Amino acid sequence: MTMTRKKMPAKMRRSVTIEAVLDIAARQNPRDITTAAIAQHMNVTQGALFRHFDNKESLWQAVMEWIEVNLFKRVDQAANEAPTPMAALQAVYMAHIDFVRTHPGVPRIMFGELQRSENTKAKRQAGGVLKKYGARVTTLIDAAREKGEIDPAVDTASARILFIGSIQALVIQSLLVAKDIENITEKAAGVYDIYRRGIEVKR
Amino acid sequence: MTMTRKKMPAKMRRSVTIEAVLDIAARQNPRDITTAAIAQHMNVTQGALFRHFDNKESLWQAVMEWIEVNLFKRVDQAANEAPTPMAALQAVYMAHIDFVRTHPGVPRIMFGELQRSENTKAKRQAGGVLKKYGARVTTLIDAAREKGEIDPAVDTASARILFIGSIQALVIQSLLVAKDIENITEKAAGVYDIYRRGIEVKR
DNA sequence: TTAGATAGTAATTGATTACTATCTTTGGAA
DNA sequence: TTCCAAAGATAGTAATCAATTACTATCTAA
Repeated sequence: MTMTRKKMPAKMRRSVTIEAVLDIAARQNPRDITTAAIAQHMNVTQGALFRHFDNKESLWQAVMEWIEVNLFKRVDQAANEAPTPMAALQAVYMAHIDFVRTHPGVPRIMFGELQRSENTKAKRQAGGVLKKYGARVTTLIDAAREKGEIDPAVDTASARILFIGSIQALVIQSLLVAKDIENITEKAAGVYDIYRRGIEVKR
Repeated sequence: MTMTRKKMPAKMRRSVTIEAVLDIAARQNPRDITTAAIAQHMNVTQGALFRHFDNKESLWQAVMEWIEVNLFKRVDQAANEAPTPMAALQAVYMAHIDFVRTHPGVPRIMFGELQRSENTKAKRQAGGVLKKYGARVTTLIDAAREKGEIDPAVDTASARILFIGSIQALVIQSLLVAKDIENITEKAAGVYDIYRRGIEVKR
């Protein structure tokens, strides 16, 4: 039984709040998550949240930071452990899919932020994460190309865009069929297979 | 010069309203569009909207209907004019991209609806459009497979998922770099090229 | 010509939301 | 054990939004 103490040190409360947001975002449109809903989810009154965050926007910034740190932790580890660039690319893909499976709210939050019209810091952070991610992918693609693993005819930018799209494809599928998020890993293999065939040098 | 009459027949006003929503959605998060903003955009007071729609939800339903009708009009025509299933697949892809380019609000509306937690009719409509679209793609893939244009090793479901994802990939890219929506057609060709390489039979 | 129908206006309402001011409790250091 | 700063509770406020209402302008058909 997890002991949910009534009072918590500020640092712990902040991370619990971020987890609450991620948790709720798995089932609800991130933009519709109210401070009241977050507070209720963690057994605290709504006003208490503002002891730890200046405002809602700064809470979203904290969430985006969490995403950036934890996504790249997983993804970079996967890339580093792979023997070849091509293997790294696939490892990154599967690590990302697994990250999304365990944190279904993350892609919804990312996409929701990118949709926003207001140029908030959280939105810029989301864009920054995606660009940084794209740079990682580009590096791997270029390395694989030099090793002769990728067909020279393949455009790097297109390959990068489709890589991200192939992840997003599975996310959309899981939005359509709710419980597909659990089976996302199996589907991912099939989808990545097509992607790999699309970029690799013909044998 | 478009004559914006003060009084309009109800039918015209309804379609003008839908256009206004599509227009605003190109620049703003669909869920954040207020009835006041819609009304202002079409030079009418906020209350006037409710002369033509029971409520905001029914306006969204009308928008979804517009999307369904107009998307499939373009897509089906493209498919029918193509000589082979494989050519049809590419034609559908390019038609879809062109539809998105001329109506940038559409993908935002679609995925905004799919993100919603409330099981509204508009959300079900969005899911219906995507499923119907997927069925079209599946039919073409199966036909291409029978003609020996697609590698038998390729999983149909995966190919369908990635097809939709490859479109979504370009949409995300345009969210990231705002004015990329204009160049989406050029990028589309490169992305589709990889997709085609991924599914077609090796020569 | 005029009466009914249709479309639009202006003002208001109740609900919801992020945020805040003030009071209360708790837990750990001295 | 005592004390006090940090964490939370309580009870608000101002702003925003969809929706409604009473009223007016305009079109159309008999």
